[in-house]
Amino acid sequence: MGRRSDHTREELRSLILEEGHCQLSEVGFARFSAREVAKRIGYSIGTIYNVFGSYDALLLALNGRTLDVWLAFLEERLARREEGRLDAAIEAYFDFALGHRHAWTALYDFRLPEGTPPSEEYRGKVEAITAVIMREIAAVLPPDAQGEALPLARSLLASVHGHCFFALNGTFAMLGEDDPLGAARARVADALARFGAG
Amino acid sequence: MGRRSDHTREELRSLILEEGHCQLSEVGFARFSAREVAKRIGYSIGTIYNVFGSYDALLLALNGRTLDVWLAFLEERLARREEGRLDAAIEAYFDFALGHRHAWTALYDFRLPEGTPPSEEYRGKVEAITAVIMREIAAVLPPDAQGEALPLARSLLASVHGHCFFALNGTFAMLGEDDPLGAARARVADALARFGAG
DNA sequence: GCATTAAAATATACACTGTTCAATTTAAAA
DNA sequence: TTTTAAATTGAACAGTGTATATTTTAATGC
Repeated sequence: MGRRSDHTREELRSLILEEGHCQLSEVGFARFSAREVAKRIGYSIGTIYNVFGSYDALLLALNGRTLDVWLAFLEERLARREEGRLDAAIEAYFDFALGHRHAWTALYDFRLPEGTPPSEEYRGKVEAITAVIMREIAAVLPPDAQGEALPLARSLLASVHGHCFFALNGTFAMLGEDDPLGAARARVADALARFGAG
Repeated sequence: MGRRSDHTREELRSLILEEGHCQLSEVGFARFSAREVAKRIGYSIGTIYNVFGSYDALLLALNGRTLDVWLAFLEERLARREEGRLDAAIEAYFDFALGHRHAWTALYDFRLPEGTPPSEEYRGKVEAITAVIMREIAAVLPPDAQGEALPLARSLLASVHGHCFFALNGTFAMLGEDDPLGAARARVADALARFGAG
């Protein structure tokens, strides 16, 4: 056919992202199929290429959507919370990853071809999540250590990520660790102690 | 043909693992192909299935090989080293990952189907690497904190892993962190400080 | 030395994948 | 109403992992 009036370009984009996200969340990155997404929304594979240009672009968009949901989840958990905000953020990190295993894992399973930097938009979403953590760290850091907030946020994000990743991929289970969240919290506390915070 | 006398079963296993490792190191997990490995060693795809049984089993074996090389690399770096052994181990972690990007990344990109635990052999290899870190941590921990050596080893491995992963996948570059190794070292120092070690 | 046996290797088929692109359909513009 | 151009399709292509029937061949038994 051609130029169907069923959906505008934007609607089509949303349709694909919506169904793609369901698909990704259900079967995971390894079994994800763009063809299957096309089939399920009643369009042909070609249409996905018209809208996104490539499989990589589609996956970048899907991962972007996951980051959006993640950020909203994080902010929601922190809203109206007075004490223990950083702890709540760490817990939210784990809860999101556990509650959206496949989508979260896809953030790291999928990589653009080497040398291809992600879009400015994607970068912005990663920075937005980092900014939340940085804000919470700055809030517990003494005035003279405020300059450390950003580097510390990056580093603690990496630490928490490592714990969360090992919790999800089975490494911690293999090694007998049964409280990954507690371990992550302890490491964050250790880092904050260095600056006299906590 | 059939029952060629070119190679014994064991030789064939080694051949496949050797070529498979080259292939994996060159093109990475996403572009790895068992068929291509077969082609390169002059056998058909069926032979790989005869020897390994499945794609998953082949990849588990390849990842096992990577763990072997990694452990050897780690021990080599620590041999004849008197001071700063833990720091050397962290640096070795990074150096191995950077020097064997694709093979190291494949350790985490590849996952068995959900519910399938890795073989006892594979588990043993992961435990062996953990044991090295635990040994080095125990060496700097005061006598009254020796019981913390194993949980701490698991947790610090996760922290260092997170930093190394973010260094390799571009997250740190995105966030402006240009010294991932330094950050990882700082986090390990923070944790040790809690127990009065360092 | 020859026939038998069973293991090993292959080739083929299957159902998928992402990607490309010529052909077609259709809404909007002239 | 004709023209135009954008949207959509579906077939073709080169791959993939997997299964299996078939062939080859080394070892075994006589």
